[in-house]
Amino acid sequence: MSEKPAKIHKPRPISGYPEWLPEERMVEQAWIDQIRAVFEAYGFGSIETPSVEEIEVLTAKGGDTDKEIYAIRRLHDDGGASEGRVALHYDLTVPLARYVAQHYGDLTFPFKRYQIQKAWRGERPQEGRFREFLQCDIDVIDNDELSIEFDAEMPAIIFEVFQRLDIGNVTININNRKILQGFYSGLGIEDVTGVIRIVDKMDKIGVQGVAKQLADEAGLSADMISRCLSLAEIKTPDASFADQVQALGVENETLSKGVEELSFVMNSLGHLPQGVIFADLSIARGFDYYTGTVYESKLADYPEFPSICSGGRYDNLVSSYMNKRLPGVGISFGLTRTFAKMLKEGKLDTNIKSPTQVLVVQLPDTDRELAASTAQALRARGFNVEMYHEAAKMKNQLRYAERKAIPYVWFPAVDRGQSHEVKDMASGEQAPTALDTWQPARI
RNA sequence: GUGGCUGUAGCUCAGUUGGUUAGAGCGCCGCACUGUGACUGCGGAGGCCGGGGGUUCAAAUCCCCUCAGCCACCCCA
Repeated sequence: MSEKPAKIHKPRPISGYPEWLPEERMVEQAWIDQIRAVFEAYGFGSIETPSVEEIEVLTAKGGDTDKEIYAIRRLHDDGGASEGRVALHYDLTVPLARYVAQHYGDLTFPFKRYQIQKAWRGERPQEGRFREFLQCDIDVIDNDELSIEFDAEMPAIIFEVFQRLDIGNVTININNRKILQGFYSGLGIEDVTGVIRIVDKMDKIGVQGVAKQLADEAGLSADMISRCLSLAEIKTPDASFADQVQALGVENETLSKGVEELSFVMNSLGHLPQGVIFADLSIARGFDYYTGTVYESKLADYPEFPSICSGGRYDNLVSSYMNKRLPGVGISFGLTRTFAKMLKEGKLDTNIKSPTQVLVVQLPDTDRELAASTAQALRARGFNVEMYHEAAKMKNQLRYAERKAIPYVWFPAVDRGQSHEVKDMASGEQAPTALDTWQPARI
């Protein structure tokens, strides 16, 4: 009777493009709600930019991110000028820069915005690395000068997010690119970014490995290496790093400026709990366009796991799109990366399989209107309610509720004068109740 | 993009020195049970053995290619 389809295309997971079960997605949405609430509590407003940008916009900053950008074209490319003109955005900072340049006249500065959207990168996926992932960004942009206050506010906001998400202990490490820039310049090192890249691997390949690469790849002298490592090993929970930098005896104007800025940030964060915030002069993560403060956050329980939240200050990002100086500072929480890790480690409660709080059953030999009107009355009281879709065996209706972890099952009153009954699925207890007064113990 | 490892039911995996019609557990559907779930019993559906080619009387098994996934590098949320 039923013919077999000619060909079955077996679905396979596409590496790097995660998707969640309903019970997992419910937790993810709760995360998004929490994050949004924190961002708005600090006065950040939401914007959403298109998934695509012009390729020229995405690559205006240069760098070698080009090869990880996904270009968009139609399957049947007609070769017209409009084809291949746009690509999926790689992060949310570049779209923000373009957005500010485009809407400059309509924005009030300092412009504070948050953006919770997907980003796409053509990397080889592995644990903690996806090709499509959700980022939660906050940035502040101002005209000409941007107050250092904002550099200090970012970690405080992010810490609040971490607390609300209940993802275990987290450390937020802070550095300032000016310290690295100034220190290395003061030592007479020319390839500053090259050295930064190597030193940044400290936690991965260790002191020995960094020393070796500095000698082999950057061609530094033993004395230079020793001083670079001394700087990189500085890590303090407060502003005391400054004295340690001083003791290394390198004089440089940029270095002094960096120390001053980082000191301000550290002193401003003194109210946060011990063991969360560190001035860590080895970290330099993130994009090349960072010019001052840089942030990196790690899950304390999983030191091997990559940074879950990083960002920094950039002095001239918008300059690629308009002839103005608009410095900014921002930070980006990698929601997908963090969420996937928590899921894998079994740290998330994914028992609830649907938003339904009450299942109204259909009793045999009764009008379905009875169940429908009962469900509607409960919805009017604000509960999430579904009516079972047929007058099936009670066993099946209850089993459905059990499998979806619906906490309550409602038995409508069949006749006038008879009472409604509600069953608590966890305890198995069933008791008479009334439509307009019922109060669940849980929910 | 470079290198290494792995592909058998929806999932986790067996499958002998190549040898009839490829198995198990879990999950799914049905029944025992036409007003009450989790346990139990019985029954059922579900496989181009990732794909293509080669060797052989014979391939899930051996060889080649390819695709996909995982891990490391690179880079980064």
